[in-house]
Amino acid sequence: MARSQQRKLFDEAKLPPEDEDAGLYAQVVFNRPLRESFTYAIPVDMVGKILAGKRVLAPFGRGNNRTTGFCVGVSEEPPTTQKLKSIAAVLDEAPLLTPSMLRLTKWIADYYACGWGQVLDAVLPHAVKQRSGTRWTVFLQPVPEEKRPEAKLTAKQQRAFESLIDLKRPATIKELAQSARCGADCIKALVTKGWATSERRRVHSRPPVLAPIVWDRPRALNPHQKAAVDAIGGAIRDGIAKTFLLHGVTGSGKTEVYLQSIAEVVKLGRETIVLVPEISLTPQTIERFRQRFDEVAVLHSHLSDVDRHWHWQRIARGEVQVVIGARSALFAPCPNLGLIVIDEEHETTFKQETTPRYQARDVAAQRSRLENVPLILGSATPSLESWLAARQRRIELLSLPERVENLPMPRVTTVDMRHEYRSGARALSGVLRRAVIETVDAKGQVILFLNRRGFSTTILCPSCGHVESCEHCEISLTFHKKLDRLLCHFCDAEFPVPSRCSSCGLPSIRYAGIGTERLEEEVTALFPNYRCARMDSDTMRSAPHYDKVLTAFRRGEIDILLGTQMIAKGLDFPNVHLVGVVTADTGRNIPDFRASERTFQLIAQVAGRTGRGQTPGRVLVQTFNPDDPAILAATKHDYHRFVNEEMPTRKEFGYPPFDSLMRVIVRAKDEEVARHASKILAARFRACLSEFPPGAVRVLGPAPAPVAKLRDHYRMHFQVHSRQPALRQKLLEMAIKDLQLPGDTEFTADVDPISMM
DNA sequence: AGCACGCCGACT
DNA sequence: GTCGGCGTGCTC
Repeated sequence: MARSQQRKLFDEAKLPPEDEDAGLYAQVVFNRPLRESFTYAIPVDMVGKILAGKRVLAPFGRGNNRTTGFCVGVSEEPPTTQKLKSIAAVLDEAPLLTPSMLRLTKWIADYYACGWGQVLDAVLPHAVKQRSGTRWTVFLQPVPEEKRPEAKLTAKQQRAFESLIDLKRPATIKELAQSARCGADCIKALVTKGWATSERRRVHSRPPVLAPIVWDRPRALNPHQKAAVDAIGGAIRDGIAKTFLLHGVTGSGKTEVYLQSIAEVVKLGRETIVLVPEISLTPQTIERFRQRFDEVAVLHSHLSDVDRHWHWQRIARGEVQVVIGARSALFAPCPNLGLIVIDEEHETTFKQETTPRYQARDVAAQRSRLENVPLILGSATPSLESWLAARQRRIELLSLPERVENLPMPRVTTVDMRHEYRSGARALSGVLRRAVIETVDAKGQVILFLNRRGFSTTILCPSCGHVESCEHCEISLTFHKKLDRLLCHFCDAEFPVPSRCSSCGLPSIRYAGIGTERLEEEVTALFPNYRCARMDSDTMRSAPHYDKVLTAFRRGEIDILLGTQMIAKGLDFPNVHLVGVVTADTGRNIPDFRASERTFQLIAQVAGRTGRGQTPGRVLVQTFNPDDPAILAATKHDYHRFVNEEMPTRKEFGYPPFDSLMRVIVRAKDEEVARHASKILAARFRACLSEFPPGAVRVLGPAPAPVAKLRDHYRMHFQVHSRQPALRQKLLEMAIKDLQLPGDTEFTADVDPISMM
């Protein structure tokens, strides 16, 4: 530290601090997997400028490299530590995080066992950190009359000064020069002569332009909807952190309940965050909100950095009434939050699969508690977690048992493919083929759903049984015909199409398993006169193309829309009279305790895409397991039946929603090293178990992960079950304290995992 | 995580 | 001697 600065610090210390925030020490966290925060001295010239929620640059580590960190607090108490370094620079003019957001991110770091700095870094959009689309601009303000100096102004300068006064707000050099028809020097002279003060501010260079809107009025509610809006409205007005589970079959008008609840929030001058799964973030969904409220900000993944930053700033200033977006929109910087809505709350995309591995539903509940606002969880097929919470009265259940306008539920029939298969290995059964013809001939539209992209999903040798798999992962490769390549859907590696078996060398290779690419080929061959479009992540590389296909489908320019997940959720087309589920069995064989839940939800969601107009809809579900309880319950639209069958199994095996789960994954390039390290780690967890009541926490495993090799790393995993999440947390902390695993291994703890792969 | 330190083997 | 390979331990 320079001597002059030391002296300044000494002089300054005698003076009382000017305001409460003028602490001399800052707590800083970094984007590292560290549990601690670090205390730094604040240089005199930065006292008052360093505030909780701003980013700082600080020397960190043995090399004292300048590292970006987040100030999470300032204090006047000197720290007990001997080592103390000083902050090098402040990076933000204003805090990027409110005290409430700091508390929320701290909770996430503790609950999901990662660094606070990692959470803070993940929660702020890149565009905000980079301040995309903003520039430093100089603003001038006139000096008040009594303080103006002696120095005389020239005629031009006088004119410029008058226009500055007329503006009655800080003005830029450029606009003053324009209005006074003079050069920039003439304006700068106002400052040098002391007639105006200048100030540098960061401003957006170009605000995005929004398309005009057609307004819509609130719709009449049925008694169930009314009861829901009343209950939610009460909690909004009282400002209480209450969670509601809005359980309504597809087409029961959940969105109208959200909209009218949000209207209550808007009346109070507060903001609402609406979370929807990324694939439901369609122009259609967005329009419904924009048609009711003046200020809606939509946070898509396709937003440019400039637009994203601009929206973020507007939200932070409280200028936005409703924020709609996928998972990360939960961290929108709303200054006066009034309500959080999570639509399709059961969707697995609300769980982030990279650090911080948070579940948006649970983080939303935490934000709701911290800010005293209600939370609405909406779904036709609620997650078992939410359902149990409602049953135990931890959250309030609101049911919408009827479809609006009393539309009937679509008729769902299973097609037993065990019988169909004898007539040749085609994607579409005779029943489904006939149904497609009947529907299109009657001027109706068809959706065909298949949850696998590509042409063939298995490339195998009929003589030796070898299945072509990825070099880097233990995953079978998918043949993509248009690309003429084999693709790994886990690591995106590409391989040439083999002319002979890579194991035994025989040239007869079988392409088995049907993907959407092959389905499209079959459909166009079967129905050459029907107009067909495919929607999956291969054909929908760009957002405009996606909108184009959906618009064409809406206009009736497409008869058959086929695709993956993308077409399963949220779409609302009244003319869809038939939905075909090409196979309901994908995912049935994966080793995941939620497999049944996924199957049930998927069929129920896809079925909801039809029967939204006057004609009753029809759904055909092709399956090799027509007696599967989840499939049977879904065909009967019977959520309760599904729950009553699934809950006892979960309870018996100690799975969620009864036990809270943590999955620990150990990775290494060498298979033996991974196996060994996972054993050591699991043993450490078990060694700590004596500290807990017997049976309160259980450790299961280790075993190879279902995807045993991924991106050249062998993977082992084990599970920690507990009725009380706090105990599981404690165990993790104890087990990884002073942990030393072989250098070439890595491990991750996934709290409340959603994928067991 | 990221990075400096240090302790080994292979080289001018 | 010293360059650099990677394990290992710490970060206010």
